[in-house]
Amino acid sequence: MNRLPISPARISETLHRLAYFQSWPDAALEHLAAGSKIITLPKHGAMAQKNERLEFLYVVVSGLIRVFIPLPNNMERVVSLVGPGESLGEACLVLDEVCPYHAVAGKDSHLLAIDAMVFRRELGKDIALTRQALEMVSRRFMENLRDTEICAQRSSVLRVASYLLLHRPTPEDISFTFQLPARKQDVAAKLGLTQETLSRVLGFLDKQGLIQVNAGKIRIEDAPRLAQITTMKNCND
Amino acid sequence: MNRLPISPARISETLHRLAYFQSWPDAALEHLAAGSKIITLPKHGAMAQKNERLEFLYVVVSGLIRVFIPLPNNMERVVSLVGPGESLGEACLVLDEVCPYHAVAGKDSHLLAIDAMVFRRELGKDIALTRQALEMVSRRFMENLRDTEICAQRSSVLRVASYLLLHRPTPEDISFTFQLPARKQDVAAKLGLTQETLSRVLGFLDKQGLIQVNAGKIRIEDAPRLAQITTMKNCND
DNA sequence: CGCGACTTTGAAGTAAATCAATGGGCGTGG
DNA sequence: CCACGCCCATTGATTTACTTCAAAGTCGCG
Repeated sequence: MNRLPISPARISETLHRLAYFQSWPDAALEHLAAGSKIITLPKHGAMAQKNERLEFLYVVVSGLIRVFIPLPNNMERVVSLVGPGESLGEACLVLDEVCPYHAVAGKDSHLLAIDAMVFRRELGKDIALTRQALEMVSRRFMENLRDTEICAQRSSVLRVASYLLLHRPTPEDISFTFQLPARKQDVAAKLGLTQETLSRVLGFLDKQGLIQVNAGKIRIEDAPRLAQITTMKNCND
Repeated sequence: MNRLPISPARISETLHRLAYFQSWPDAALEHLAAGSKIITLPKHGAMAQKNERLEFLYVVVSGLIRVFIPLPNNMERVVSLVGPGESLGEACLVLDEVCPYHAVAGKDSHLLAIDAMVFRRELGKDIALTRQALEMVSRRFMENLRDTEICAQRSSVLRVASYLLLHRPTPEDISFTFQLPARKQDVAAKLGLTQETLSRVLGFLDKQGLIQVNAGKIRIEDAPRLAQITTMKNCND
């Protein structure tokens, strides 16, 4: 974990820029800045270890953090892929429990690390901040539930289709494009699949004319029809 | 949904008795009581529907609520089994999103239902309550993550072993007993398995002398050795 | 241009789902 | 008190979808 000697002014500036802190009073931001630092993480650099106590609340400034649970046969189950502006660790810090997952950089990343003590102190002082934390954790909880729903699908086609449809901007869009947030490998791990299976399913859906795959860019051609598949079994050949 | 005409005094009494409300100020409890009712739910009675807006925060007084996500081929993925003293719906109400799961009574149950509006209003007035809600949602989030970890295990034996070990009172106990919180069917659904598979795995672990199964009561004989299995592959025969 | 990281494709093996039938426990009612 | 029916759990035989292992193919980048 590389702690660069970044100027305090830079930290304060970053704090003010991030959407995460928009609703925080200036006084709180000053306190935060005092107990914060900017961390530079190279690709594959570790941010947090499972079962270790978290020292900081993290906000991703740039890059991508892969949050995952290690499995036997050294595979991993990706829990979330955290991008710029998103945060990490609230629930852990609030309960003062050990970290339930590993977190490593998926690409070169910059993180704002806010001292746990300072975070907790500011939280106790302002109901709006507690409220915001409550909303963040709630949101993460709901996302988790959606992921659970996806992974509970029995067939790989169903899982991928559900995942793709999760990114539909509005229920009215019949087609749309979106960018995979990480390597296919990691997306697969998020869906509880192997990369091979994901590749095959994507290929299958492509052949059906339901989607078009260009590297990490996927165009869903016919969302309603894709949603149909969600309710079918046996979608092979 | 059966709303019995229970006396307001009974409601107030219940509110004061539940651990959930111990840290709430009396004034807040009075407001809550005014906006609350006690709901009696027969076995299999529906408490909440997926994708419908939640009108209440629920606290289970007695009985058991099965929270689950419906799957194609009318199976279900149990998300949690909510018993007396536990609550349901905070995250949903905080974000004002539609309910992400179905909830039905696993046995005849009594619930305290607190009006969503009243709950939200009281939350805004008192930082301690917001803080408590934050802790509850955080706790649920962490539990979810543990469930995710269990379901991510590739083999059924690993999943069941992980689940059993989750109930170890302390890491020092080499053996302990615990009661399944629901029908094996529902426990299986919580582990992402069929009842048949759970039955087979339990039988297998029993034959290995690692556990003893008597209906819903399970005695783990040798937790460390069971934990060993967690790190192995291929545990059949 | 060539190397490394990532992805795709193929062939084979396996664990869990599925289907089907039996067995046990418990409450209800005769 | 026994008998019936219901619900839940178990057990067995079969199927199938996913993983696994292996190898070739892309892509981007120095």
